[in-house]
Amino acid sequence: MSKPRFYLTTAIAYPNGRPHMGHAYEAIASDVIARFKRLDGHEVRFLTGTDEHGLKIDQAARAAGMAPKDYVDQMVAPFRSLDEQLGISFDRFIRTTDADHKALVQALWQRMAANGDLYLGRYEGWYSVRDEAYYDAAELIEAQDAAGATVKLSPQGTPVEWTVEESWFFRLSAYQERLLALFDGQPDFIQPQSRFNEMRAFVAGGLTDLSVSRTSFDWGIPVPGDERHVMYVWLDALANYLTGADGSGRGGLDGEWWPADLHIVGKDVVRFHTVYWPAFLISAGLSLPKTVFGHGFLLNRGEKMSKTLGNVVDPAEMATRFGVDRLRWFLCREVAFGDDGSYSDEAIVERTNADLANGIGNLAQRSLSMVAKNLGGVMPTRAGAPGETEVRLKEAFLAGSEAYFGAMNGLALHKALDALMGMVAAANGYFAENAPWALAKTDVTRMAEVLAATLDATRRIVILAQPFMPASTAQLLDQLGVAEDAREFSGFNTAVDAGVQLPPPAGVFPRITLEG
RNA sequence: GGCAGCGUAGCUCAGUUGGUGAGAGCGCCGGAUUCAUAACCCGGAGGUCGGCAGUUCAAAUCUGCCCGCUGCUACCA
Repeated sequence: MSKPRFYLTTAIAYPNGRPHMGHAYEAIASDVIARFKRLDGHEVRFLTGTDEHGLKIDQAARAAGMAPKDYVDQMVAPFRSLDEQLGISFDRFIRTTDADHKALVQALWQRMAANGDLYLGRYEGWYSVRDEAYYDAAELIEAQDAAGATVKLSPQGTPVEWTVEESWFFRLSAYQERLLALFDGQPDFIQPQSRFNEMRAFVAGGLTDLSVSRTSFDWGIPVPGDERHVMYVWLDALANYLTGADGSGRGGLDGEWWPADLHIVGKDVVRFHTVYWPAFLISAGLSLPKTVFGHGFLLNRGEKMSKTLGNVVDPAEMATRFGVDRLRWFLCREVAFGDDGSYSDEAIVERTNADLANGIGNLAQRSLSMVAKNLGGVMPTRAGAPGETEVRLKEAFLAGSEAYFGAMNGLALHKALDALMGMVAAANGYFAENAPWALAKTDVTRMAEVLAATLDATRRIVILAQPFMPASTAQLLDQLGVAEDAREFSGFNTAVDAGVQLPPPAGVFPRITLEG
Protein backbone atom coordinates (compact mmCIF):
# COMPACT_ATOMS: atom_id res chain seq x y z
CA MET A 1 0.00 0.00 0.00
CA SER A 2 1.48 3.31 -1.05
CA LYS A 3 1.65 6.26 1.25
CA PRO A 4 -0.83 9.09 0.83
CA ARG A 5 0.78 12.12 -0.77
CA PHE A 6 0.89 15.64 0.50
CA TYR A 7 2.18 18.60 -1.49
CA LEU A 8 2.60 21.89 0.30
CA THR A 9 4.22 25.17 -0.58
CA THR A 10 5.26 28.46 0.94
CA ALA A 11 4.81 31.66 -0.98
CA ILE A 12 8.00 32.49 -2.85
CA ALA A 13 9.99 35.42 -1.53
CA TYR A 14 10.85 38.52 -3.52
CA PRO A 15 14.60 38.91 -3.06
CA ASN A 16 14.92 42.66 -3.32
CA GLY A 17 16.19 42.89 0.23
CA ARG A 18 17.33 40.67 3.03
CA PRO A 19 14.99 38.06 4.48
CA HIS A 20 13.04 39.27 7.51
CA MET A 21 11.16 37.56 10.32
CA GLY A 22 8.09 37.13 8.14
CA HIS A 23 10.02 34.86 5.79
CA ALA A 24 11.40 32.87 8.69
CA TYR A 25 7.96 32.53 10.23
CA GLU A 26 6.31 31.30 7.07
CA ALA A 27 9.14 28.88 6.36
CA ILE A 28 9.08 27.50 9.90
CA ALA A 29 5.33 27.05 10.07
CA SER A 30 5.31 25.35 6.69
CA ASP A 31 8.21 23.15 7.68
CA VAL A 32 6.42 22.08 10.84
CA ILE A 33 3.46 20.97 8.75
CA ALA A 34 5.71 19.18 6.26
CA ARG A 35 7.51 17.32 9.03
CA PHE A 36 4.23 16.48 10.74
CA LYS A 37 2.86 14.95 7.56
CA ARG A 38 6.01 12.91 6.99
CA LEU A 39 5.94 11.55 10.53
CA ASP A 40 2.25 10.87 10.03
CA GLY A 41 2.97 8.48 7.18
CA HIS A 42 2.63 10.76 4.18
CA GLU A 43 4.92 11.05 1.23
CA VAL A 44 5.52 14.79 1.24
CA ARG A 45 6.71 17.29 -1.31
CA PHE A 46 7.59 20.66 0.17
CA LEU A 47 8.31 23.56 -2.15
CA THR A 48 9.76 26.96 -1.37
CA GLY A 49 11.82 29.49 -3.29
CA THR A 50 12.11 32.97 -4.73
CA ASP A 51 10.18 35.19 -7.13
CA GLU A 52 12.84 36.90 -9.17
CA HIS A 53 11.26 38.83 -12.04
CA GLY A 54 9.67 42.24 -12.21
CA LEU A 55 10.47 45.88 -12.45
CA LYS A 56 11.74 46.35 -8.92
CA ILE A 57 14.44 43.73 -9.36
CA ASP A 58 15.29 45.16 -12.76
CA GLN A 59 15.72 48.63 -11.30
CA ALA A 60 17.66 47.43 -8.28
CA ALA A 61 20.02 45.53 -10.53
CA ARG A 62 20.58 48.61 -12.69
CA ALA A 63 21.23 50.68 -9.61
CA ALA A 64 23.81 48.14 -8.54
CA GLY A 65 25.32 48.17 -12.01
CA MET A 66 24.62 44.49 -12.50
CA ALA A 67 22.76 42.28 -14.92
CA PRO A 68 19.43 41.23 -13.36
CA LYS A 69 20.33 37.57 -13.26
CA ASP A 70 23.66 38.24 -11.57
CA TYR A 71 21.87 40.48 -9.14
CA VAL A 72 19.28 37.90 -8.11
CA ASP A 73 21.91 35.18 -7.91
CA GLN A 74 23.53 37.26 -5.25
CA MET A 75 20.31 38.29 -3.49
CA VAL A 76 18.92 34.78 -3.24
CA ALA A 77 21.84 33.43 -1.24
CA PRO A 78 20.71 34.77 2.16
CA PHE A 79 17.26 33.26 1.66
CA ARG A 80 18.69 29.85 0.99
CA SER A 81 21.11 30.02 3.85
CA LEU A 82 18.37 31.17 6.22
CA ASP A 83 16.26 28.17 5.23
CA GLU A 84 19.20 25.90 5.82
CA GLN A 85 19.94 27.43 9.19
CA LEU A 86 16.32 27.07 10.28
CA GLY A 87 16.21 23.43 9.28
CA ILE A 88 13.62 23.94 6.56
CA SER A 89 13.16 20.54 4.95
CA PHE A 90 12.18 21.68 1.49
CA ASP A 91 12.37 19.25 -1.42
CA ARG A 92 13.06 21.95 -3.95
CA PHE A 93 14.07 25.59 -3.71
CA ILE A 94 12.51 26.94 -6.86
CA ARG A 95 13.58 30.13 -8.57
CA THR A 96 11.33 31.72 -11.15
CA THR A 97 14.42 32.18 -13.29
CA ASP A 98 14.83 28.39 -13.51
CA ALA A 99 14.60 27.09 -17.07
CA ASP A 100 11.84 24.58 -16.39
CA HIS A 101 9.74 27.29 -14.80
CA LYS A 102 10.01 29.60 -17.79
CA ALA A 103 8.93 26.79 -20.08
CA LEU A 104 6.02 25.94 -17.83
CA VAL A 105 4.72 29.48 -17.55
CA GLN A 106 4.72 29.84 -21.31
CA ALA A 107 2.84 26.57 -21.65
CA LEU A 108 0.35 27.77 -19.07
CA TRP A 109 -0.13 31.01 -21.00
CA GLN A 110 -0.81 29.11 -24.18
CA ARG A 111 -3.44 26.97 -22.49
CA MET A 112 -5.18 30.07 -21.16
CA ALA A 113 -4.97 31.70 -24.59
CA ALA A 114 -6.33 28.58 -26.26
CA ASN A 115 -9.29 28.79 -23.93
CA GLY A 116 -10.00 32.30 -25.21
CA ASP A 117 -9.26 34.07 -21.94
CA LEU A 118 -6.41 36.32 -23.08
CA TYR A 119 -6.86 39.35 -25.28
CA LEU A 120 -4.79 42.37 -26.23
CA GLY A 121 -5.88 45.72 -24.89
CA ARG A 122 -4.57 48.99 -23.60
CA TYR A 123 -3.91 49.74 -20.00
CA GLU A 124 -3.68 53.19 -18.58
CA GLY A 125 -3.74 54.44 -15.07
CA TRP A 126 -1.73 55.52 -12.10
CA TYR A 127 1.12 53.10 -11.72
CA SER A 128 3.38 52.66 -8.73
CA VAL A 129 6.72 51.21 -9.65
CA ARG A 130 7.48 50.31 -6.10
CA ASP A 131 4.20 48.45 -5.59
CA GLU A 132 4.13 47.14 -9.15
CA ALA A 133 0.46 47.94 -9.22
CA TYR A 134 -2.00 50.26 -10.86
CA TYR A 135 -4.37 52.29 -8.70
CA ASP A 136 -7.65 54.01 -9.37
CA ALA A 137 -7.46 57.76 -9.15
CA ALA A 138 -9.79 57.57 -6.19
CA GLU A 139 -7.39 55.45 -4.21
CA LEU A 140 -4.60 57.94 -4.42
CA ILE A 141 -3.64 60.26 -1.62
CA GLU A 142 -2.10 63.65 -2.01
CA ALA A 143 0.98 64.90 -0.25
CA GLN A 144 3.54 67.65 -0.44
CA ASP A 145 6.96 66.85 -1.79
CA ALA A 146 10.17 68.42 -0.59
CA ALA A 147 9.66 71.44 -2.83
CA GLY A 148 6.13 71.95 -1.53
CA ALA A 149 4.40 70.82 -4.69
CA THR A 150 1.37 68.56 -4.48
CA VAL A 151 2.11 65.00 -5.57
CA LYS A 152 -0.04 61.91 -5.79
CA LEU A 153 0.87 58.84 -3.81
CA SER A 154 -0.46 55.30 -3.72
CA PRO A 155 -2.39 54.11 -0.66
CA GLN A 156 0.94 52.70 0.49
CA GLY A 157 2.49 56.13 0.17
CA THR A 158 4.64 55.29 -2.82
CA PRO A 159 4.99 57.56 -5.87
CA VAL A 160 2.69 56.96 -8.83
CA GLU A 161 2.80 58.11 -12.40
CA TRP A 162 0.23 58.12 -15.20
CA THR A 163 1.13 55.29 -17.48
CA VAL A 164 -0.32 54.03 -20.73
CA GLU A 165 0.76 50.74 -22.19
CA GLU A 166 -0.47 48.00 -24.41
CA SER A 167 -1.28 44.99 -22.32
CA TRP A 168 -2.63 41.50 -22.51
CA PHE A 169 -5.68 40.98 -20.35
CA PHE A 170 -7.04 37.92 -18.64
CA ARG A 171 -10.81 37.60 -18.74
CA LEU A 172 -11.17 37.41 -14.97
CA SER A 173 -14.65 38.92 -15.17
CA ALA A 174 -15.90 35.67 -16.67
CA TYR A 175 -14.92 33.71 -13.57
CA GLN A 176 -17.07 35.27 -10.88
CA GLU A 177 -19.70 32.53 -10.82
CA ARG A 178 -17.18 29.71 -10.96
CA LEU A 179 -15.19 31.18 -8.10
CA LEU A 180 -18.27 31.67 -5.97
CA ALA A 181 -19.25 28.09 -6.70
CA LEU A 182 -15.77 26.99 -5.65
CA PHE A 183 -15.94 28.94 -2.39
CA ASP A 184 -19.43 27.79 -1.51
CA GLY A 185 -18.75 24.20 -2.42
CA GLN A 186 -15.45 24.07 -0.57
CA PRO A 187 -15.66 26.26 2.51
CA ASP A 188 -12.21 25.22 3.71
CA PHE A 189 -10.57 26.31 0.46
CA ILE A 190 -9.58 29.57 2.14
CA GLN A 191 -8.46 29.54 5.75
CA PRO A 192 -8.81 31.00 8.27
CA GLN A 193 -12.52 31.75 8.06
CA SER A 194 -12.06 35.53 8.23
CA ARG A 195 -10.05 35.44 4.99
CA PHE A 196 -12.68 33.28 3.36
CA ASN A 197 -15.35 35.84 4.17
CA GLU A 198 -13.27 38.68 2.79
CA MET A 199 -12.47 36.94 -0.45
CA ARG A 200 -16.02 35.80 -0.98
CA ALA A 201 -17.22 39.36 -0.51
CA PHE A 202 -14.56 40.59 -2.90
CA VAL A 203 -15.61 38.19 -5.65
CA ALA A 204 -19.30 38.73 -5.01
CA GLY A 205 -18.70 42.42 -5.55
CA GLY A 206 -17.77 41.80 -9.17
CA LEU A 207 -14.48 41.21 -10.98
CA THR A 208 -12.76 43.20 -13.67
CA ASP A 209 -10.35 41.80 -16.21
CA LEU A 210 -6.76 41.63 -15.15
CA SER A 211 -3.77 43.08 -16.93
CA VAL A 212 -1.29 40.23 -17.25
CA SER A 213 1.57 41.60 -19.31
CA ARG A 214 3.90 44.59 -19.38
CA THR A 215 5.89 46.30 -22.08
CA SER A 216 7.64 48.83 -19.87
CA PHE A 217 10.50 46.51 -18.94
CA ASP A 218 11.83 43.19 -20.10
CA TRP A 219 12.99 41.41 -16.94
CA GLY A 220 10.39 38.69 -17.03
CA ILE A 221 9.12 35.75 -19.00
CA PRO A 222 8.23 36.69 -22.58
CA VAL A 223 4.66 36.28 -23.74
CA PRO A 224 4.59 33.47 -26.32
CA GLY A 225 4.06 34.91 -29.75
CA ASP A 226 4.33 38.52 -28.59
CA GLU A 227 7.79 39.02 -27.22
CA ARG A 228 7.43 42.75 -26.76
CA HIS A 229 5.55 41.76 -23.61
CA VAL A 230 6.71 40.07 -20.46
CA MET A 231 4.23 38.41 -18.19
CA TYR A 232 2.70 39.97 -15.14
CA VAL A 233 4.85 38.93 -12.18
CA TRP A 234 1.97 37.35 -10.33
CA LEU A 235 1.08 35.01 -13.16
CA ASP A 236 4.74 34.09 -13.35
CA ALA A 237 5.07 33.73 -9.59
CA LEU A 238 1.92 31.72 -8.91
CA ALA A 239 2.84 29.22 -11.57
CA ASN A 240 5.86 28.17 -9.51
CA TYR A 241 3.58 25.80 -7.66
CA LEU A 242 2.89 23.97 -10.91
CA THR A 243 6.54 23.88 -11.89
CA GLY A 244 7.44 22.48 -8.52
CA ALA A 245 4.79 19.79 -8.83
CA ASP A 246 6.84 18.09 -11.48
CA GLY A 247 9.48 16.08 -9.68
CA SER A 248 11.32 15.30 -12.91
CA GLY A 249 12.11 18.93 -13.70
CA ARG A 250 10.70 18.73 -17.24
CA GLY A 251 8.49 21.74 -16.68
CA GLY A 252 5.32 19.98 -17.82
CA LEU A 253 1.84 21.05 -16.78
CA ASP A 254 1.10 17.50 -15.71
CA GLY A 255 3.37 17.38 -12.68
CA GLU A 256 2.69 14.28 -10.64
CA TRP A 257 2.29 16.23 -7.39
CA TRP A 258 -0.40 18.54 -8.65
CA PRO A 259 -2.81 19.64 -7.23
CA ALA A 260 -1.22 21.07 -4.13
CA ASP A 261 -2.80 20.12 -0.84
CA LEU A 262 -1.82 23.32 0.89
CA HIS A 263 -0.49 26.74 -0.02
CA ILE A 264 0.82 28.60 3.03
CA VAL A 265 0.86 32.33 2.29
CA GLY A 266 0.85 35.66 4.10
CA LYS A 267 -2.47 37.35 4.65
CA ASP A 268 -1.44 40.12 2.26
CA VAL A 269 -1.37 37.82 -0.76
CA VAL A 270 -4.49 35.78 -0.08
CA ARG A 271 -6.34 37.44 -2.94
CA PHE A 272 -3.76 36.44 -5.51
CA HIS A 273 -3.88 32.86 -4.32
CA THR A 274 -7.61 32.46 -3.89
CA VAL A 275 -9.04 34.53 -6.74
CA TYR A 276 -6.50 34.99 -9.53
CA TRP A 277 -4.77 31.67 -9.15
CA PRO A 278 -7.86 29.44 -9.26
CA ALA A 279 -9.16 31.43 -12.21
CA PHE A 280 -5.89 30.91 -14.10
CA LEU A 281 -6.01 27.21 -13.33
CA ILE A 282 -9.63 26.77 -14.37
CA SER A 283 -8.84 28.61 -17.58
CA ALA A 284 -5.96 26.24 -18.28
CA GLY A 285 -8.09 23.22 -17.49
CA LEU A 286 -6.05 22.25 -14.46
CA SER A 287 -7.25 21.15 -11.05
CA LEU A 288 -7.21 23.44 -8.05
CA PRO A 289 -5.24 23.41 -4.82
CA LYS A 290 -7.17 22.02 -1.87
CA THR A 291 -6.49 24.76 0.67
CA VAL A 292 -4.90 28.18 0.87
CA PHE A 293 -3.99 29.25 4.38
CA GLY A 294 -3.26 32.92 5.07
CA HIS A 295 -1.11 33.39 8.13
CA GLY A 296 -0.71 36.64 10.06
CA PHE A 297 2.17 39.02 10.45
CA LEU A 298 4.76 39.16 13.18
CA LEU A 299 4.97 42.36 15.11
CA ASN A 300 8.00 43.53 17.05
CA ARG A 301 6.65 44.38 20.50
CA GLY A 302 3.27 44.97 18.93
CA GLU A 303 4.57 47.31 16.25
CA LYS A 304 5.06 46.64 12.60
CA MET A 305 8.63 46.15 11.61
CA SER A 306 9.86 48.97 9.45
CA LYS A 307 13.13 50.49 8.50
CA THR A 308 11.79 53.83 9.64
CA LEU A 309 11.14 52.60 13.16
CA GLY A 310 14.49 50.86 13.11
CA ASN A 311 13.00 47.76 14.69
CA VAL A 312 13.73 45.29 11.92
CA VAL A 313 15.41 42.22 13.28
CA ASP A 314 17.46 39.71 11.36
CA PRO A 315 15.95 36.23 11.74
CA ALA A 316 19.32 34.57 11.21
CA GLU A 317 20.74 36.57 14.09
CA MET A 318 17.75 35.67 16.27
CA ALA A 319 18.16 31.98 15.48
CA THR A 320 21.84 32.18 16.34
CA ARG A 321 21.23 34.01 19.58
CA PHE A 322 18.37 31.92 20.94
CA GLY A 323 18.84 28.68 19.04
CA VAL A 324 16.87 27.48 16.05
CA ASP A 325 14.56 25.19 18.01
CA ARG A 326 13.77 27.82 20.62
CA LEU A 327 12.81 30.25 17.87
CA ARG A 328 10.73 27.62 16.08
CA TRP A 329 9.00 26.67 19.31
CA PHE A 330 8.28 30.24 20.30
CA LEU A 331 6.78 31.23 16.95
CA CYS A 332 4.50 28.20 16.82
CA ARG A 333 3.52 28.23 20.48
CA GLU A 334 3.04 31.91 21.15
CA VAL A 335 1.42 32.98 17.90
CA ALA A 336 -2.06 31.69 17.07
CA PHE A 337 -1.54 30.40 13.53
CA GLY A 338 -3.60 32.63 11.27
CA ASP A 339 -3.53 35.62 13.60
CA ASP A 340 -0.89 38.32 13.89
CA GLY A 341 1.66 37.71 16.61
CA SER A 342 4.09 39.70 18.64
CA TYR A 343 7.56 38.83 19.74
CA SER A 344 10.27 40.27 21.89
CA ASP A 345 13.48 38.98 23.38
CA GLU A 346 11.84 38.82 26.80
CA ALA A 347 8.89 36.83 25.50
CA ILE A 348 11.14 34.32 23.77
CA VAL A 349 13.26 33.82 26.88
CA GLU A 350 10.25 33.54 29.17
CA ARG A 351 8.26 31.22 26.93
CA THR A 352 11.06 28.85 26.11
CA ASN A 353 12.40 28.70 29.66
CA ALA A 354 8.94 27.83 30.92
CA ASP A 355 8.05 25.28 28.26
CA LEU A 356 11.39 23.81 27.28
CA ALA A 357 13.78 24.17 30.23
CA ASN A 358 11.27 23.81 33.06
CA GLY A 359 8.85 21.64 31.14
CA ILE A 360 10.05 19.13 28.58
CA GLY A 361 13.75 19.37 29.31
CA ASN A 362 13.41 19.05 33.05
CA LEU A 363 10.98 16.15 32.75
CA ALA A 364 13.47 14.24 30.66
CA GLN A 365 16.41 15.17 32.84
CA ARG A 366 14.83 14.28 36.19
CA SER A 367 13.64 10.86 35.05
CA LEU A 368 16.71 9.97 33.03
CA SER A 369 19.10 10.96 35.78
CA MET A 370 17.29 8.72 38.26
CA VAL A 371 17.57 5.81 35.85
CA ALA A 372 21.24 6.56 35.38
CA LYS A 373 21.98 6.81 39.10
CA ASN A 374 19.74 4.05 40.43
CA LEU A 375 19.45 1.55 37.61
CA GLY A 376 22.77 1.87 35.84
CA GLY A 377 21.10 3.57 32.90
CA VAL A 378 19.16 0.46 31.94
CA MET A 379 15.59 0.95 30.73
CA PRO A 380 13.35 -0.48 33.47
CA THR A 381 10.39 -2.83 33.11
CA ARG A 382 6.95 -1.31 33.04
CA ALA A 383 4.27 -1.93 35.66
CA GLY A 384 2.46 -5.23 35.35
CA ALA A 385 -0.87 -3.97 36.60
CA PRO A 386 -1.30 -0.22 36.20
CA GLY A 387 -2.26 1.54 39.39
CA GLU A 388 -4.62 4.44 39.76
CA THR A 389 -1.97 7.05 38.92
CA GLU A 390 -0.96 5.14 35.79
CA VAL A 391 -4.58 5.03 34.64
CA ARG A 392 -4.93 8.77 35.10
CA LEU A 393 -1.68 9.40 33.26
CA LYS A 394 -2.81 7.22 30.40
CA GLU A 395 -6.13 8.99 30.16
CA ALA A 396 -4.48 12.38 30.13
CA PHE A 397 -2.18 11.27 27.32
CA LEU A 398 -5.02 9.79 25.33
CA ALA A 399 -6.95 13.05 25.50
CA GLY A 400 -3.79 15.08 24.92
CA SER A 401 -2.63 13.22 21.85
CA GLU A 402 -6.12 13.30 20.40
CA ALA A 403 -6.21 17.07 20.87
CA TYR A 404 -2.73 17.33 19.35
CA PHE A 405 -3.62 15.44 16.19
CA GLY A 406 -6.92 17.23 15.84
CA ALA A 407 -5.21 20.58 16.12
CA MET A 408 -2.39 19.67 13.72
CA ASN A 409 -4.78 18.39 11.08
CA GLY A 410 -6.72 21.62 11.43
CA LEU A 411 -3.52 23.67 11.11
CA ALA A 412 -3.91 25.03 14.65
CA LEU A 413 -0.23 24.70 15.48
CA HIS A 414 -0.49 26.69 18.71
CA LYS A 415 -3.31 24.51 19.97
CA ALA A 416 -1.31 21.39 19.25
CA LEU A 417 1.49 22.71 21.44
CA ASP A 418 -0.97 23.66 24.14
CA ALA A 419 -2.16 20.06 24.15
CA LEU A 420 1.45 18.90 24.28
CA MET A 421 2.17 21.07 27.31
CA GLY A 422 -0.87 19.57 28.99
CA MET A 423 0.79 16.19 28.59
CA VAL A 424 3.99 17.55 30.09
CA ALA A 425 2.04 18.77 33.12
CA ALA A 426 0.36 15.38 33.49
CA ALA A 427 3.71 13.60 33.36
CA ASN A 428 5.29 15.93 35.90
CA GLY A 429 2.25 15.51 38.13
CA TYR A 430 2.51 11.73 37.91
CA PHE A 431 6.19 11.87 38.76
CA ALA A 432 5.69 14.12 41.78
CA GLU A 433 2.75 12.11 43.01
CA ASN A 434 4.71 8.87 43.03
CA ALA A 435 7.95 10.44 44.29
CA PRO A 436 10.32 7.83 42.89
CA TRP A 437 13.22 9.44 44.80
CA ALA A 438 11.50 8.30 48.01
CA LEU A 439 10.73 4.87 46.54
CA ALA A 440 14.45 4.48 45.87
CA LYS A 441 14.87 3.93 49.61
CA THR A 442 11.77 1.78 50.20
CA ASP A 443 10.61 -0.03 47.07
CA VAL A 444 13.03 -0.17 44.18
CA THR A 445 10.73 -2.32 42.06
CA ARG A 446 7.96 0.26 42.26
CA MET A 447 10.46 3.04 41.65
CA ALA A 448 11.53 1.33 38.45
CA GLU A 449 7.92 1.07 37.33
CA VAL A 450 7.34 4.75 37.94
CA LEU A 451 10.49 5.64 36.05
CA ALA A 452 9.50 3.41 33.15
CA ALA A 453 6.09 5.06 32.95
CA THR A 454 7.64 8.51 33.12
CA LEU A 455 10.20 7.74 30.45
CA ASP A 456 7.50 6.43 28.17
CA ALA A 457 5.40 9.52 28.74
CA THR A 458 8.45 11.62 27.92
CA ARG A 459 9.08 9.58 24.79
CA ARG A 460 5.54 10.26 23.59
CA ILE A 461 5.87 13.97 24.24
CA VAL A 462 9.16 14.19 22.39
CA ILE A 463 7.82 12.15 19.46
CA LEU A 464 5.02 14.66 19.04
CA ALA A 465 7.37 17.63 19.44
CA GLN A 466 9.55 16.51 16.52
CA PRO A 467 7.95 18.64 13.79
CA PHE A 468 8.58 21.74 15.86
CA MET A 469 12.10 21.08 17.11
CA PRO A 470 13.83 18.58 14.84
CA ALA A 471 17.34 18.88 16.25
CA SER A 472 16.60 18.92 19.98
CA THR A 473 14.05 16.15 19.80
CA ALA A 474 16.54 13.95 17.97
CA GLN A 475 18.97 14.42 20.86
CA LEU A 476 16.28 13.65 23.41
CA LEU A 477 15.13 10.54 21.57
CA ASP A 478 18.73 9.35 21.53
CA GLN A 479 18.87 9.76 25.28
CA LEU A 480 15.54 8.00 25.68
CA GLY A 481 16.84 5.00 23.74
CA VAL A 482 14.32 5.35 20.91
CA ALA A 483 15.65 3.71 17.76
CA GLU A 484 15.84 5.95 14.71
CA ASP A 485 13.33 3.83 12.84
CA ALA A 486 10.83 4.05 15.71
CA ARG A 487 10.31 7.78 15.72
CA GLU A 488 7.37 8.13 13.36
CA PHE A 489 3.86 8.44 14.71
CA SER A 490 3.18 4.84 13.75
CA GLY A 491 5.50 3.91 16.63
CA PHE A 492 3.78 6.18 19.10
CA ASN A 493 2.39 3.30 21.17
CA THR A 494 5.54 1.20 21.03
CA ALA A 495 7.55 1.60 24.21
CA VAL A 496 11.30 1.17 24.32
CA ASP A 497 12.18 -2.39 25.35
CA ALA A 498 13.22 -2.98 28.94
CA GLY A 499 16.91 -3.70 29.26
CA VAL A 500 18.06 -1.22 26.65
CA GLN A 501 21.18 0.61 27.81
CA LEU A 502 20.65 4.36 27.76
CA PRO A 503 23.41 6.88 27.14
CA PRO A 504 24.31 9.24 29.99
CA PRO A 505 21.70 12.03 30.18
CA ALA A 506 22.65 15.60 29.33
CA GLY A 507 20.46 18.66 29.43
CA VAL A 508 19.11 19.67 26.03
CA PHE A 509 17.32 22.89 26.96
CA PRO A 510 19.41 24.90 29.42
CA ARG A 511 17.71 27.91 30.95
CA ILE A 512 18.69 31.12 29.24
CA THR A 513 18.75 34.71 30.37
CA LEU A 514 18.69 37.92 28.38
CA GLU A 515 22.20 38.92 29.42
CA GLY A 516 23.61 35.48 28.73
C1' G B 1 -19.27 55.16 4.12
C1' G B 2 -20.42 49.64 3.70
C1' C B 3 -19.30 44.59 5.35
C1' A B 4 -16.77 41.45 8.92
C1' G B 5 -14.22 40.68 13.39
C1' C B 6 -12.34 42.12 17.99
C1' G B 7 -12.05 44.78 22.98
C1' U B 8 -12.55 39.17 29.55
C1' A B 9 -7.04 38.93 35.41
C1' G B 10 0.07 42.34 34.58
C1' C B 11 0.77 39.38 29.53
C1' U B 12 -1.39 35.80 25.70
C1' C B 13 -6.04 34.10 25.35
C1' A B 14 -10.70 30.03 26.44
C1' G B 15 -15.54 31.01 27.47
C1' U B 16 -21.29 25.67 22.91
C1' U B 17 -27.68 27.33 21.57
C1' G B 18 -28.15 33.46 27.92
C1' G B 19 -28.68 30.00 34.04
C1' U B 20 -25.12 26.63 40.05
C1' G B 21 -19.94 31.35 43.19
C1' A B 22 -16.18 34.17 35.61
C1' G B 23 -11.65 30.24 33.60
C1' A B 24 -6.46 28.43 31.53
C1' G B 25 -1.28 29.16 30.63
C1' C B 26 2.70 32.47 31.67
C1' G B 27 4.26 36.09 35.32
C1' C B 28 3.80 37.29 40.70
C1' C B 29 3.31 35.75 46.17
C1' G B 30 3.26 31.72 49.83
C1' G B 31 3.84 26.47 51.20
C1' A B 32 5.88 21.72 50.51
C1' U B 33 9.82 18.94 48.44
C1' U B 34 14.81 17.64 46.87
C1' C B 35 14.83 13.21 41.54
C1' A B 36 15.71 17.52 38.38
C1' U B 37 17.99 23.01 34.58
C1' A B 38 16.43 28.00 42.07
C1' A B 39 13.35 23.44 38.24
C1' C B 40 8.77 20.11 39.65
C1' C B 41 4.22 19.60 42.99
C1' C B 42 0.37 22.16 46.10
C1' G B 43 -2.06 26.70 47.38
C1' G B 44 -3.05 32.05 46.86
C1' A B 45 -3.69 37.14 45.30
C1' G B 46 -5.26 39.97 40.82
C1' G B 47 -10.90 41.12 36.66
C1' U B 48 -17.25 46.83 37.65
C1' C B 49 -16.02 40.50 31.35
C1' G B 50 -14.51 48.54 26.63
C1' G B 51 -18.78 52.31 28.12
C1' C B 52 -24.07 53.53 28.52
C1' A B 53 -29.05 52.04 28.07
C1' G B 54 -32.40 48.12 27.23
C1' U B 55 -34.79 42.80 26.78
C1' U B 56 -35.22 38.83 30.62
C1' C B 57 -36.81 35.65 36.66
C1' A B 58 -31.48 35.49 34.89
C1' A B 59 -26.34 38.32 30.28
C1' A B 60 -19.37 38.21 29.48
C1' U B 61 -23.10 35.54 26.40
C1' C B 62 -29.27 38.85 23.13
C1' U B 63 -30.73 44.27 21.22
C1' G B 64 -29.50 49.56 20.42
C1' C B 65 -26.16 53.53 20.79
C1' C B 66 -21.15 55.21 21.90
C1' C B 67 -15.59 54.69 22.39
C1' G B 68 -11.17 52.12 20.73
C1' C B 69 -8.60 48.52 17.50
C1' U B 70 -8.05 45.25 13.00
C1' G B 71 -9.12 43.37 8.19
C1' C B 72 -11.69 43.57 3.47
C1' U B 73 -14.20 46.98 0.36
C1' A B 74 -16.36 51.56 -1.76
C1' C B 75 -16.38 56.58 -2.43
C1' C B 76 -16.01 61.97 -1.69
C1' A B 77 -12.66 65.72 -1.22
